[in-house]
Amino acid sequence: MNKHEVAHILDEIGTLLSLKGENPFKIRAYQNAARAVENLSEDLQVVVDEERLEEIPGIGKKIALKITALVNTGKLPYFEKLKKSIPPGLLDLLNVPGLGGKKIKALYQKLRIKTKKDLIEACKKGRIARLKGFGQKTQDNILSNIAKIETYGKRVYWWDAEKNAQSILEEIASHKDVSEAEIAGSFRRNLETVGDLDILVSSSHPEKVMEWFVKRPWVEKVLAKGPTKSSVLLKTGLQVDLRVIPKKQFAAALIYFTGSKEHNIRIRTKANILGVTLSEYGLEPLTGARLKKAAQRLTPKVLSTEEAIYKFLGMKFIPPELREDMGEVEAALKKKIPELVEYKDIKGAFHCHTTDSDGHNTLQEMVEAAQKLKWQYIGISDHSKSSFQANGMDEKRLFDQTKRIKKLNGSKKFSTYVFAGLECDILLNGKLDFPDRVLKELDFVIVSVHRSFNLDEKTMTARIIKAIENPYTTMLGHLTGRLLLKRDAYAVNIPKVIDACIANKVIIELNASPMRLDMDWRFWHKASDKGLKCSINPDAHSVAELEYVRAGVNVARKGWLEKKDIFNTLTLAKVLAYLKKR
DNA sequence: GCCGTTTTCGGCCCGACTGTTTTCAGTCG
Repeated sequence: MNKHEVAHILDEIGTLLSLKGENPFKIRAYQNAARAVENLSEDLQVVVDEERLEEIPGIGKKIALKITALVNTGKLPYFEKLKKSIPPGLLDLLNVPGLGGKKIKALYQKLRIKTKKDLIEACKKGRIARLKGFGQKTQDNILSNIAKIETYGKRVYWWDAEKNAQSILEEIASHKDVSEAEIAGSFRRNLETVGDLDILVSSSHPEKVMEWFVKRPWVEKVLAKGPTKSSVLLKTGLQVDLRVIPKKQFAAALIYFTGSKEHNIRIRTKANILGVTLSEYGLEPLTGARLKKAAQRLTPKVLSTEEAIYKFLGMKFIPPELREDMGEVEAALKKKIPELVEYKDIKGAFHCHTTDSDGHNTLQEMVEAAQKLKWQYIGISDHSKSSFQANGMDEKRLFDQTKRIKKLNGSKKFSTYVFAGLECDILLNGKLDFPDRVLKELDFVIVSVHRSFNLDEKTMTARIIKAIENPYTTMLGHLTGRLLLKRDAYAVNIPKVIDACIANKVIIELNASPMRLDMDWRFWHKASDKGLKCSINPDAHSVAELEYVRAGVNVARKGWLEKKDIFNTLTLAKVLAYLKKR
């Protein structure tokens, strides 16, 4: 059993325990362990074999035993027994806002409610309102919340949210009663998808700002309106929450609402050790305990900026995109926060399509657009013949394109240099779509899986590694094939693929298409430490999509990557030299 | 169930909001 499956089961154990009304800390222990496993950058099997599970923070003796059983036998009697004791429909009830483990347990025990359908019926008959601990309002809310999650409650791509975000923020920031405005939440953390936009402003006239906000023309529906917090729904379906905060608490609130929740928990724990407590309102001495030294240093200045708050806690400033409790707090305490890559570091990009396969713009148009972006180079890589669906090129069309590219470079028409490449299909058996004698004529070769997604993990991993071992492979394209919000990653052992790429000097692409962002940011930190190089590739099918590189940079930052880790921050001369040696 | 600058027991982030009940439990972010 692989780590995703193990993490999923641990998480489900936590959920099932919550439906039993178990100790909340025990529930959290399972959820923490699930996260720890999911975020593991090594092969779980290896960690199990070497009996190193308990070295992972959040995994103790008991959970280590359970993980070992799952990895080695694929079974866990404890889990099976737990699952049998709870009707499957109850899990779904947790998705209803307002219902948690305790309430669901009560509904099941007193009214035998097992599914959402049972619940709706009971509400309509007024049976919920009569239950102790529930009431008329709870019953009404359950019904309206069920309707709400079915209509909205979807996540959107970060890229799409951004289209709304920047203009809304600018409009709010320009209001005369607003002194500071920032977007917080998962959007600020550059998460690949976001559920809503959290906007924070500081103002001395909160009511005025709120009145004005809910009447903006882009507001479709006002979900809630209060003196300091309002929620609205945009015409695009995106929910926007606006919070008005007093100026002196703005920085603490910004940290709090930026999250992540796990990051907040971690820094609050650190604050407690110093004898203070951190909340969205700032830092206060811990009550009850003897006033510690650190608490005596608390002054208004400590709260003036995020930097100052982190500094008080003994940490370097943590960029928002790193705030996921994936080692950033420890790094900040050691003052070892990386200098994250920026868009201005990008010198060019690979993996661009043209009308020669399934792109919407011609070779000339793509190069012209790259020149406008001041890129020193662009790598053209259209599809190979097996990708019929994408109008993949046969040998003849490929050579024709290569010839045209050489001619274009020779003409000096554009200041942007063009590399002639290919996005070559990885066939079912791991061989590439063209023989070596064809591939060796190209400047670079990206290898990608475009079909036969349903292999088991072992077969898929071996297939991809075989393609990586081809001497003409330069880069591995969209490693897992995932389409965010649409299609899951296929089964593949990512740590093994990473190791194979390092061993064969193959670069892994960070596919910057906002729908892919693959390989996932969670793997990059450890992989780059081991020596893996990343290329931020737009996978552009039109001139407009060259902009996707920005989305890739955002996620590369989230993966702790620095300029030195990114292939396409190299100058043209260095890239030429690298590809020559290939 | 995990963990240890309060170290093998007794904590575990913190506060707002809601709805119920009349002092608080449950849920949420």
